[in-house]
This record gives sequence, structure tokens and C-alpha cells, in this order.
Amino acid sequence: MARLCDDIEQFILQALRQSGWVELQRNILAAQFSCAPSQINYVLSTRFTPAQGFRVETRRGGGGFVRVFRIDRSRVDYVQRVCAQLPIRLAASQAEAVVEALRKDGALSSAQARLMLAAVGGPDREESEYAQRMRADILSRMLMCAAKEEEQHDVR
Amino acid sequence: MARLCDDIEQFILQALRQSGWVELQRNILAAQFSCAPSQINYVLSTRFTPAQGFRVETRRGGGGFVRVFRIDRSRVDYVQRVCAQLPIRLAASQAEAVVEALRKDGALSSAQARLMLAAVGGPDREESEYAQRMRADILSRMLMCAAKEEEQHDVR
DNA sequence: CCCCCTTTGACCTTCTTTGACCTTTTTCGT
DNA sequence: ACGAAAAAGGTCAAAGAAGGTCAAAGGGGG
Repeated sequence: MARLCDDIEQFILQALRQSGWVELQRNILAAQFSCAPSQINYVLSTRFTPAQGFRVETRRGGGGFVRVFRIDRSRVDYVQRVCAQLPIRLAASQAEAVVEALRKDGALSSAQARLMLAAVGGPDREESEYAQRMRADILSRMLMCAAKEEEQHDVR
Repeated sequence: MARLCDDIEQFILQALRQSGWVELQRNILAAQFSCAPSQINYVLSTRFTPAQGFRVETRRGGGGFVRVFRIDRSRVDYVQRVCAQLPIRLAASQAEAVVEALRKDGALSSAQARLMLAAVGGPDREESEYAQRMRADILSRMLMCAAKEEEQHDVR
């Protein structure tokens, strides 16, 4: 039993596949799917949020519209800037905070974040300065790697 | 006397035999077996756990579903085995070789491999034993993370 | 007889769909 | 120009449609 909202989501996604952004007419789309116009808003607000990599712009009145944009999630320079400002030494909890913040901002995928946390996170332990320098260095290299990754395939 | 839960287990197993994953509707299935819907949850939670090689995904609300996936244990096990046999100390080039081998075997994605290489790869340098132990430890944790990741993904 | 695995049922949480009513913008007649 | 009507889209809450939880009752084998 495919849900209506999933169908509408697919329709919009399909349209987006061709050009980075689409322009819709809420009432017409609702009519096409034989549903309440507000259903379109529901789909937009649950599936096309900024957190999911989309931006929606609308205009009321005659000639109104709904435009859905795919936002550029490649935060290459953001990641690089964070990376450049990384302290030379990092405790595990500090590294975790950095990765978490980047993930929340959508600059890292959850999978990337998890892998990084496995490497540099964990509970704080007694460590030599050397170990903490090493951690900063490793995190830095992983972040650069992630940034490069985003540059190439436009991550969803 | 064949127990109800065994019947349901068999039913799902049979369905899985055909395609690696099945989509169920909890209430409908319960009706077919004339039992309480929560019985389905009981079967899922006792017979289709990750430890037993399955993953379950559900969604509530209209058009909700229960999907049961068979996990590709071989890749998970392979990664875990390699991980368990990792030496206690690792030079960068050795770490690289391990990661490369796993990637070539398809046990790691290229993206995973690249991130790992950023963390533990690179040119061999003069290092303390401590650094090499740390490298082995980090790689090990990343590999375990990757293995867990695979458990979470569809085998389609 | 007891313990552990099953089964059931009452109640909860989440997600979807619809409809009534509101706001903004444009168009059109005077 | 101005104000009313038309043309969009927005909001919100209620109803409906799944699935989730948990604890208590049932039953079988040791």
C-alpha cells in the first residue's frame, strides 16, 4: 500500500532529478493526486527540509508557486576551515564534539561521523601529549578526506 | 504441537527464501494467524534479531509496514575476522595493505577505505611502538564500526 | 511444582490525510 | 487610483491508520 505522501515525494524527487530545482503549483499538484492541498505542505515539511538538503520557496496570490531547490551540501570550505582551526592537541571528547557539530550541520554524513568517532572518539583517558597530537592529526586528515569526498560526488 | 510463534517464524522464513527481504503488515499477518498483533513483535524480537542474521525496519501510521531483511553475514564476519587477527602493532604501510585488501574484496566501500587510509595510512615514518599500537587500535575500531554499518544496510 | 517461553490485551506513540478557516498577492471594474 | 473579488498558498487541529510496549495470564517440560 504505497502511501500518497510517498508518491508525491517521488514525483518531486523525479522532477528534481532533471534540474536542481522545480516549480510546482500546490493546488494543481493536489488535484493530480486527488488529495487536499495541505497534503502537499505535509510532504514538503516532512521530506524536503533543509536538514534533508532541500530549500522551499513559495509565493501566494495569482501566479503563485512552490519552488523546491536542492541545496548545495558540499560544505567543502566549511570543513576545511574547521580543519585548519583544529587545535594541535585533542582529547577524545573534544574530537567527538568537533565531529558531532559537523554532522549536525550536515557537513558530514552520519556514516562518516561514525567512522571518525570510532577512530578518534571514545571516553577520555590518561594520555600523553603525543597521543593527543596524533589524534588531532588523524582527525584533520580524515576531515580533509571527507571534504574531498564531497567535492567529487555531490552528496545528496 | 507446533507453536504459533514457530508457524509465524516459518512463514516469514519462507517468504525470505525468495528474495532477501519481505514486507509485512503487522495487523494483517496477525489476522491471518488469528492472534494478537503483538505476537508478531514477539516473533520478530525473538527470532529475527541482528544476532540471528536479520534486520527489521518498520514504519507506523497509514501505509505502515514491517520489513525483514536478511543480513549479509559473510561480509560482516569477514571484516570482523580480519579485525580480530590484526597484529598489535601496525606500520602505516601495513595498515594500508589491510584496508586495500578489504576494499578489493568488496568488504569495504571505497569511501570507507579512503577515510580509513586518511586515518591510518600514509608513508611509513620513524615511529614509537606506542604510535604503532595506537594505529592498530584505531584501525580495529574503525573496522568494527564498518562491520556494524553493514549489518544496518540492505543486502539487495 | 517451578521456571521459562508464549500468548493476549489494554494502552501508547508515531505518521498520514483531510477539512475548515486564514493570509497574501494579483487582477479588474469604476 | 482604489477597493473588491479572485487566486494562490498557509495553518492547525482532528480523525484515521499503522506499529510499539509492557505486564499479566497460560502452558509445557524438567
